[in-house]
Amino acid sequence: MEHATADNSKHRADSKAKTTSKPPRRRPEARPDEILDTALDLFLAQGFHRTTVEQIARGAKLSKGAVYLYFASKPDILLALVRRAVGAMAERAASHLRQHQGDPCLALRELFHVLTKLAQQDQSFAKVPRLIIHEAPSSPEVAQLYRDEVIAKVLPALMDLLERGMHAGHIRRLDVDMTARCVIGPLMAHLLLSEVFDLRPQSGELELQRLIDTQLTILSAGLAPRQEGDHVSGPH
Amino acid sequence: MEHATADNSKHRADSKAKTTSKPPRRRPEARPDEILDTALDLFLAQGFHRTTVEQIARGAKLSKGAVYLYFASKPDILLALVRRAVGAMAERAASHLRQHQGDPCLALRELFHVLTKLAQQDQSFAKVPRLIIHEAPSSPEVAQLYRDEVIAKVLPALMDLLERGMHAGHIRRLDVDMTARCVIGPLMAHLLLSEVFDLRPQSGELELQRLIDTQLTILSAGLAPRQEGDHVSGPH
DNA sequence: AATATAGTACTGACTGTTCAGTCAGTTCAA
DNA sequence: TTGAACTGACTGAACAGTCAGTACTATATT
Repeated sequence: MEHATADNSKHRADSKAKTTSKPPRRRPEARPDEILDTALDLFLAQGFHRTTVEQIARGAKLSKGAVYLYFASKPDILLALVRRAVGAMAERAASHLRQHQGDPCLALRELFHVLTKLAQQDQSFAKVPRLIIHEAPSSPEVAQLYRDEVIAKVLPALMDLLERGMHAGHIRRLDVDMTARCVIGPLMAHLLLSEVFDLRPQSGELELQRLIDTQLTILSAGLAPRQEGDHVSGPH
Repeated sequence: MEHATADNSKHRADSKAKTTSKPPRRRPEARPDEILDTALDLFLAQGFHRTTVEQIARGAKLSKGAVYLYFASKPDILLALVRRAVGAMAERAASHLRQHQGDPCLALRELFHVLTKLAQQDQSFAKVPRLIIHEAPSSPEVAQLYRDEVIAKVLPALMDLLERGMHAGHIRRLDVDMTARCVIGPLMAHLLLSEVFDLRPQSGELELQRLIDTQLTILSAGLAPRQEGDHVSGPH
């Protein structure tokens, strides 16, 4: 967010800065990010539809017209926002899953661990999933972007991991597609319940950590190769 | 959707229907449901924001003004829609969970079974969760309504079921709050992935059935009281 | 050093459109 | 002849997107 800036105002800059207390010129290259940062907060607070371009402009200390120098339309801002946050992250998660050898549960534990760390450190990193879950359902473009940039990369990697785990006998044979959905389901549901329906678990702190622990406990045992008389379910 | 109707057109009704082939008068009592049915389909096809009251009126063979004889505002239509579909159903599911004795996994299996049956039979029953997942995230009122009418009834019942199951030794002791989220998570995620992100599992048919089978298999083993060397996870 | 020229960054009043909601008036059965 | 059901043209407000014009800086010219 903070670029290292080459001061291109030459020798005149400091002389003037001393005499008049003129504030240093704002750097135009930073404008797009400033607009996006403001928009992210507004979209989260009020939703995309209830946020006007005028508000975004004011938040970024600009006039409405200036916003259109950097973005073609209001939906374009939303898309740029998702694009900025999403690309590299998904690639990293997918390759992490893909490279892992051995018990899939361990790979999942590591991945979850990294993600929660990131969410705690970087404020704006945690905001993006919230934005997506709020806007994707009513905005096909956002949904498609997120699907193509994130889910289409991570989900196959996860399924591949599970498939290999089944093949190597680390976990029991099950419908891979559905197992993947069972693995990520609780995280999604947690997000949905917390964000959309404002239903947080009773004891406040460490929600995410506790969810992940519980889920991993269930999965470790639930996915373990069958040992004795576990009643398994055929269709019907 | 079809009300049993007391025919209040008295004795003249049939005589007229015989002589003139005048189409039977449309019953005004049916108007609200007709409007809601039309609105449901339009909201699902285009989303709430992109649907105009004019379109709803036309679909229900009415003028725009007439819609406002039955509903106070456009958001009011959305709320009435959710309210109509949601009330009784949640109550039934919750009491089913509450009354069950014995292994919670069996209760879940029965519940899932009933729900899939219903979803297959009644078209409009299946539409409502889709509507809610699309509109709740951008409409606080819908989210609140759904939370109060459905989640606030079902989730505690589920947690209670799990609590009793843990107490009786049918399932292992875990964080009840989070276990509940792990139980319903896969269903929610499935809905989100299918509906919002348009990601359906590769082999088309019986998705829901296969998801539920997989999830129940994982849960049966995953929630079973620990038997031997299952590596359990403490925090960190 | 003073003045012209070019060009970028930005402003904010304005336009056009969309649409929720209204209401004076119409239709028609009873 | 009453009144419930309904019509559809209209109003007002909100807002995305535009554009003629301003401000300010950097470089070129005299």
